[in-house]
Amino acid sequence: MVINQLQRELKKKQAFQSPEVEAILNVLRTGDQFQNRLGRLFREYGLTCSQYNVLRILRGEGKPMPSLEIADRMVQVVPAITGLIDRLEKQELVTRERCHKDRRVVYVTLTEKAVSLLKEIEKPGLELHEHLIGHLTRKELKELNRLLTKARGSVCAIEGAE
Amino acid sequence: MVINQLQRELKKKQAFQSPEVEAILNVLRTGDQFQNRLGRLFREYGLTCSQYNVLRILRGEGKPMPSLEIADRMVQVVPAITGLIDRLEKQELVTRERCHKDRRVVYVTLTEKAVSLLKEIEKPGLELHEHLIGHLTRKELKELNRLLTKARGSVCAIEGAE
DNA sequence: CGACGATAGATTACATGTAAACTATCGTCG
DNA sequence: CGACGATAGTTTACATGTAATCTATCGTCG
Repeated sequence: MVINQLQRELKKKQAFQSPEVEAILNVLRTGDQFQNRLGRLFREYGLTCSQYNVLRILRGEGKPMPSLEIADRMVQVVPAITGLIDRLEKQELVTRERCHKDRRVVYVTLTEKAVSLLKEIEKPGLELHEHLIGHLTRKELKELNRLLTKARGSVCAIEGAE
Repeated sequence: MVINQLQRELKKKQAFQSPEVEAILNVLRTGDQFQNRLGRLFREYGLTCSQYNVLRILRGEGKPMPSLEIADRMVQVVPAITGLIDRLEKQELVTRERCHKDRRVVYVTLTEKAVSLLKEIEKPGLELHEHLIGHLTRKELKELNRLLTKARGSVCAIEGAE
């Protein structure tokens, strides 16, 4: 059995317990490294990955959204969303407004400042994404997307949602 | 342009900015979901993902290791390792001992309790990994590993340069 | 109308990641 | 020996994730 790259990176002496374990560790490690690298870019603009994610979701929707609707579209679950939006509000990147019809709902809106910030990040962001994974061919990217989507199928089956 | 699965999951209305962005989001999302699911299993045994990771590294090495050597083999970086090991020590899963020769170094050792705990987790752990990704064929797993390793290449290239 | 379950968020408690600054040692070199 | 840079950990500060619990509203049904 040849020592592969992942084993080398983890300085692991034994083989992985199973090909499944290896693949999952590989996904986790790759995800973490991408996240770290992206996080470093966003930090230059005073944002964290999650904060950027919230702003991106709001821009994509193009209109105010309830907090939980935003949370729904992120990887993480509910409770963190309050604090996340608190900090974005403090940075004057979003505003909150309670819905008149249903006073339980809080609408979150992008500010002009956030729109410009997003525009500023767009180009370096695209470039970084390209730098990170652009050395894969179109065909490889497509296959990677297919395999990951298929892999995630099992989680969805458990969760029901997400 | 057909709406794909990832777009559906994120309830995204527009297409992704580029195939590269899509692939990276796909990696991040898949990694997070796996981590969440694994975290839930470990929590049943009183552990978090990172804590389990530390124990697994120690078991793999088979002998006491310096803190930073452990940190090196994990996804995350240095500072968190102290707190992580603090909590493992409090749970009596590891012990710390300062090296006599080089008093800067702290050796971390697995306890018997940790060894049994790991043994207890092994079977359900393997089953979960299999459940999560076992529906991919061997060939698909192999290709996924190849693509992820190739994708990660760019990150290493950046890191090394900086 | 008024109780009750469901829904939208907020709050709290704790473990984790990330960065930056600090402490204790070690090695080395003059 | 003694200063100095490098190394191993620790500490601190803050943003995140995760779970559990709480509060304010809503809708509905008797």
